[in-house]
Amino acid sequence: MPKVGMEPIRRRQLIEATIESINEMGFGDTTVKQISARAGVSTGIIHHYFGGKEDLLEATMRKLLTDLREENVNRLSQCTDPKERVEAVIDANFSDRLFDIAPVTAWLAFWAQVPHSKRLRRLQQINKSRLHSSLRHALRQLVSEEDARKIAFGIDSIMDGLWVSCAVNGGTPTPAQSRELTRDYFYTQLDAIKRRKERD
Amino acid sequence: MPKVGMEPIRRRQLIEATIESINEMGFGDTTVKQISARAGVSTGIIHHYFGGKEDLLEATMRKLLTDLREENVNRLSQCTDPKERVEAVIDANFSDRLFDIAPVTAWLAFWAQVPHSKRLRRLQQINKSRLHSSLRHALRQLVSEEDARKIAFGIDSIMDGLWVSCAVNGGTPTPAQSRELTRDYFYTQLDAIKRRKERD
Amino acid sequence: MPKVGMEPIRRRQLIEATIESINEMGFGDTTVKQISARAGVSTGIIHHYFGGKEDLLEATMRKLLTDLREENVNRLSQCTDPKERVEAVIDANFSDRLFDIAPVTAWLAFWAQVPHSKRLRRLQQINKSRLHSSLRHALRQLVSEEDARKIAFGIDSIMDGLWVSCAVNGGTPTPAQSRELTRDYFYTQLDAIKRRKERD
Amino acid sequence: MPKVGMEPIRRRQLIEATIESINEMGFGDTTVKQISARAGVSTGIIHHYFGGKEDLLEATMRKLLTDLREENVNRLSQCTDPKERVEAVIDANFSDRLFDIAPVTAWLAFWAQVPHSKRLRRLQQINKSRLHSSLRHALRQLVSEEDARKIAFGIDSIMDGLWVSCAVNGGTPTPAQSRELTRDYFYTQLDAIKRRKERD
DNA sequence: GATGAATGAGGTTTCATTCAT
DNA sequence: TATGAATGAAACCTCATTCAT
Repeated sequence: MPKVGMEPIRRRQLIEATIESINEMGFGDTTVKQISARAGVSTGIIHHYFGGKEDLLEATMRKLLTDLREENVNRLSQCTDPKERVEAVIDANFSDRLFDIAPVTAWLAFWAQVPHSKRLRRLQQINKSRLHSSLRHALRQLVSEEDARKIAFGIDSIMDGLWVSCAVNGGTPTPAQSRELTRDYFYTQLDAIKRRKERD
Repeated sequence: MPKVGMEPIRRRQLIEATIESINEMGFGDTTVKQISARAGVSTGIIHHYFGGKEDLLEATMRKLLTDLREENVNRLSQCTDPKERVEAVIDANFSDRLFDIAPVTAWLAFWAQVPHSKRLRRLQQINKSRLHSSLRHALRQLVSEEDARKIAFGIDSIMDGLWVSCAVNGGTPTPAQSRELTRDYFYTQLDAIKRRKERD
Repeated sequence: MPKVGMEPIRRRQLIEATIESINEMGFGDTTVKQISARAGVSTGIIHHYFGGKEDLLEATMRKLLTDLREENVNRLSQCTDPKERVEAVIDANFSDRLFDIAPVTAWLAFWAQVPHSKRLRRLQQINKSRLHSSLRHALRQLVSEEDARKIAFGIDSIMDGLWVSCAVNGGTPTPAQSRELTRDYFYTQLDAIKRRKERD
Repeated sequence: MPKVGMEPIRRRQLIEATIESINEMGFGDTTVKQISARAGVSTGIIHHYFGGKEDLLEATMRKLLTDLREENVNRLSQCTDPKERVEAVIDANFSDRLFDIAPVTAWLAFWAQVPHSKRLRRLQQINKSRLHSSLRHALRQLVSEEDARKIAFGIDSIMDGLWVSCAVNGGTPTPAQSRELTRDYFYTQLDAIKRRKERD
């Protein structure tokens, strides 16, 4: 039943179906048939709207990335205090919407493709550099450039590790636990630096 | 030319070829043909020695796991001091041999399969619980049960995150940087706990 | 914006686009999408005006045939002398308009389909019998029935061969060279028959 | 049932099946399935032995070309007289084995692809230049360079035209009629040139 | 023990055609 | 009249697996 203005709707449907499929079936068993059946459309439509499977996968990763970016931007726009801003980034990465088994499992699948796909690598790099930049910018108001870089990298690593854990252990740890562990890292580091400075 | 006693040789060859292929081609493009060509044998040999592709993949993940286990056991056997033992675990996970782009990329690929393969999930869980057990055991001699659990989880998460980074960023950070960041986390946490205790 | 009286315009557009596409893309890559894009209309329009792809292809071959027919009729209407009439047929088949790479390539494509399409075969046969009839009729005034048939067949064969050459060699030989070779065949044959008759 | 040394057998089988399929089904309906069914093998085998459909098609055209070449070489090796050599070429092109509806229909199909395939074009050009060279070489011993070129081109064109006719008209004319018409062209031209020379 | 020819299911993609708008 | 979204059959191709040698 052909209609007009279906493009954005269909694209969203298909991307959602792709995330679901990667989560439930795995990246390797995510076929065009799987995706289209899940979206309730024919296989041909994927090529109509995306050109091919690879383009759909790229669009899917882009969607995950955009969601993450939005979550960060929204939360950052509501605070100016540096500590609050670092917390905002942490909260964004472990928001209930994003830190859910389906998107996180999809993330892990894409990470595993990154070493073998130029396009996915580019997306991943853009994401990484944005995240680091947000963190370093806020941290720079609290500590030295060098320390800011180190803490940003630490926060980032711990968050990546928790995402892996979420996917691999089927939803463990919870968003709250994850936020807590990361925040703890952040404040412990801050404290340690402060004390070190006092000693000098 | 048929030979006797080829089994362990062939199995090792094929597992090595599988890791190479996953690293260079990606998990999805790692076919039986790829692997056998790389090992310089026919495709049929894989079924002869492993029963099928899935069994070879499982054996390959088991190999990665065994290597990691060996590295840990070797280093742990040389020290008794709790702090040294925690450092030993960290050093094992970032040893130059294991924290290399090829095995780490293969690891990431397996992680991405874990949610969809019972057999791989079992291996992963065994590995995780061993690692946690080693860390908690050592930490328990330094801090409370609760803190030990937290720090063990923190160290594990940060290590996972660094492995992801290594695979995704093509070898960044270096083993030394990774060890440093993890050790720093460990000692900062220890310090924070000590000071908290003093305050009480 | 719907218009009235568009039928003949659209039909001509689509037929032209089909010839262009066959010439540039080949028969196999001449898809409904190709054709409609070239004509600047939607794909649906083809079924609206032609019923289907096959009907469009038949109409296209019919167009090529009609052009050839017109060229012949026009030139034949301007002469009554038998030799001139044979030359008129030759000139028609190698007129600059028809003996051009685009229509000739399309012709060759249709020839290749003729053995497998009843409808195209019918068109081809009509064309052939008209051509033979024109030639034999004129030749009959110059030579015996048997010789007329032979020369007509010879002229026809040589013309077909030159059309193949034009398509296959990308426009070689030129119309002038082709006319020359065919005329030469005609007059040489005529001469030979005359001398043979004189000898008897 | 795997065997050794099957390659040449399978390749021949598949090429034969391709020619049959083009003849019976047409180029467009000659699918991998068609061909493999006709050869009594699975579809996969085509990719095993030829890499892909296109390579099989190229190999098929090459086969047609090789057969033609062989026929020419065999006949030419048995005569030295220039006239006999020209006749040998004509006889080769209209031998009962080659001037048969199946290979000729396949030839026509390939001709139609030549304008759109670099690889087929190359094969076609090699074939053409060999044929011309054979003819011109023999003719050069009978007439001037210029006349040799013209007659060679004429013989070639008339032969091409007769091949088209054979495919398009389902086997008409017969090999004998075709040889006769071409030989007649040859000797009539020779005669005409001789008389022209005498007149001067 | 080892090979690689052979299979056939299943993957992605293309395409003529239909139809609501 | 005209569009282009949507379908689904069928095309080419890949690949794990089997098995005669």
